[in-house]
Amino acid sequence: MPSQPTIFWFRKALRLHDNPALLAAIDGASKLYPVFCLDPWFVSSGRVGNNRLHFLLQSLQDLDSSLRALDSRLIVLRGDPEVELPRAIRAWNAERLAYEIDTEPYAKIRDAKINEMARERGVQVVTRWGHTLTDLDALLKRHPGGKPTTTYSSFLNHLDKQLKAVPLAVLNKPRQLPPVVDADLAGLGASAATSASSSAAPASDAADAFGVPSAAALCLGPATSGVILRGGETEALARMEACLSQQGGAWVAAFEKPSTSPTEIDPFGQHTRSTTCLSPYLKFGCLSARVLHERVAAVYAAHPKHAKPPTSLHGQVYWREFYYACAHGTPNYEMMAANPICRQIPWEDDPELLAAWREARTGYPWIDAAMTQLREEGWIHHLARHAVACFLTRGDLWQSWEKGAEVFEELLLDADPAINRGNWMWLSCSCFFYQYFRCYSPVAFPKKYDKDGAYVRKWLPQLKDFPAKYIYEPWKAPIADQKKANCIIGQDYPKPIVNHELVSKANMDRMNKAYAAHKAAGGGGGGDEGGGDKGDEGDEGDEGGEGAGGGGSAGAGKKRALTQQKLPMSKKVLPRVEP
DNA sequence: TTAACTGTTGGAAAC
DNA sequence: TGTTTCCAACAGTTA
Repeated sequence: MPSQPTIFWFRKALRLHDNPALLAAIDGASKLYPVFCLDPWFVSSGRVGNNRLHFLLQSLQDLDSSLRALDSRLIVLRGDPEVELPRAIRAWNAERLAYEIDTEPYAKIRDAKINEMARERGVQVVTRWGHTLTDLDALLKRHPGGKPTTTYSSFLNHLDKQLKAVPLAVLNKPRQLPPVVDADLAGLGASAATSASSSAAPASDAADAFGVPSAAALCLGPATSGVILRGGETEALARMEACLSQQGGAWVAAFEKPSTSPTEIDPFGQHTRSTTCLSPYLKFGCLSARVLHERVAAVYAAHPKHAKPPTSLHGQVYWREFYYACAHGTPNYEMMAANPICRQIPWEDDPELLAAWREARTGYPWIDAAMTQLREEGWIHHLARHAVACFLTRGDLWQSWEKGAEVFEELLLDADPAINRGNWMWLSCSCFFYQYFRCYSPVAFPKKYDKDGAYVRKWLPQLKDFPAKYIYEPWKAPIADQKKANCIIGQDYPKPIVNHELVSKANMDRMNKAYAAHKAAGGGGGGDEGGGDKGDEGDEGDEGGEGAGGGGSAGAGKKRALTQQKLPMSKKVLPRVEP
């Protein structure tokens, strides 16, 4: 193979281990330029919250260090890839561009444009799969009609066949890379650096113009104090090892997702960990999902009585693959309208209710505590995600799952559209799961895990002295108890914005009607009638401000609660619409 | 074609 | 403290 100047474009896969695209780039490269584009679409759009941007910068720092240990370095280009990559190609006379395939909707459009740009310049584009266990195109070809399935068990059959045909093969990290020298950077000139998205960036010397910027240089606010997950491949591998070695592997072997606790006080701790907390590392590709799968398989081999999918740790990796395949093969997956797998449900659009949910002032301590942890730490347990998602959508507030998904995508460290949107559809009974009569209670559910409310007391300190009896429904506490706890409901903590017992029943009626309408319309595709005529074009692997409830919202909340309560209650009085 | 089966993680009551 | 049963009844897959 001829030796060619090659650009390797890091996007996800912020790692050296098990990186097929990187190894393909190195193979046959006379020079190798490892670049990362700080794309303003992500960085200065408000789409990505502070905590995740900090996590990204930490991951880039770690990657840069690892590359420097191999005589290379990371070259950070600040700007739109469609501008920066052609500039770099010209400056370096690059003949090849290599990157890992990314199936997110934005990435697909971006990469199609980049591929076209490269074609026009005669630059060879080299791509590899690596973010998922499998080549998703090949996996989808094994599905009947090439269409994604929406059931996990059926998906596992297809995945099993694909893995038998193409067994997982984890790759070693490169031993050496062609060096990057200062002259290479000089060739890029100052133009790229001055196109930095942040005009307020402090002056930096020439050597640093392509370095990983500090948070200050990007005008990022500080990470919220509670954030203790540090980004990067090094940390990812250390955390994975810590999980694997816990109890000599017995912990991994016995792991069953539904029995982990959403009210863990120290979820990131070494010995109290209820889940792996590896999801942010998988999201950015600091950790290879295939390596995680292989290492867990080795533990299973030594523990014959290990857990099985869907609840096992392997099961979690397969859920990730499931959502990725579904997202990759479904048009408009990330939205309701024109999404063929998504039930069309007439959600209401009430900014007040959405804001109360987002800002942790629903008056339900379990919900508000979880939303506070989400904002503070950028992570909440999978079951806490279920609870707040159900509450926002079909359970209580009847707001669109898309609105909730946007909030998660801003705040979660592990925000991943395929998984996040899939789980939102699941919880809102829009796809994958349809038993809408099973509804999370914001009172009963947390009691199963945390009878005394330690989790609520941590995240909502104004409730810390409340009696355990009322910790999940403080409005029921006698005023004497409220005074004793120094927390008057309606002043120091909001009254509930809705009556769960009433609205959840009313909402089941609404779901019943929406499902009946779906059936009457022919059952199959969503989006055939409603809304968007425009249309083409998409989170858990847990393993994916205002903080607590200010006052002043009680009045509006009460008014809202009354209007909600006027909805028809009993499905018995509502005739079912049969086809 | 129809019917049975299955579905990662509900709640409340009964034991 | 933990397991079983009912509640009222969904859709996608499979036999």
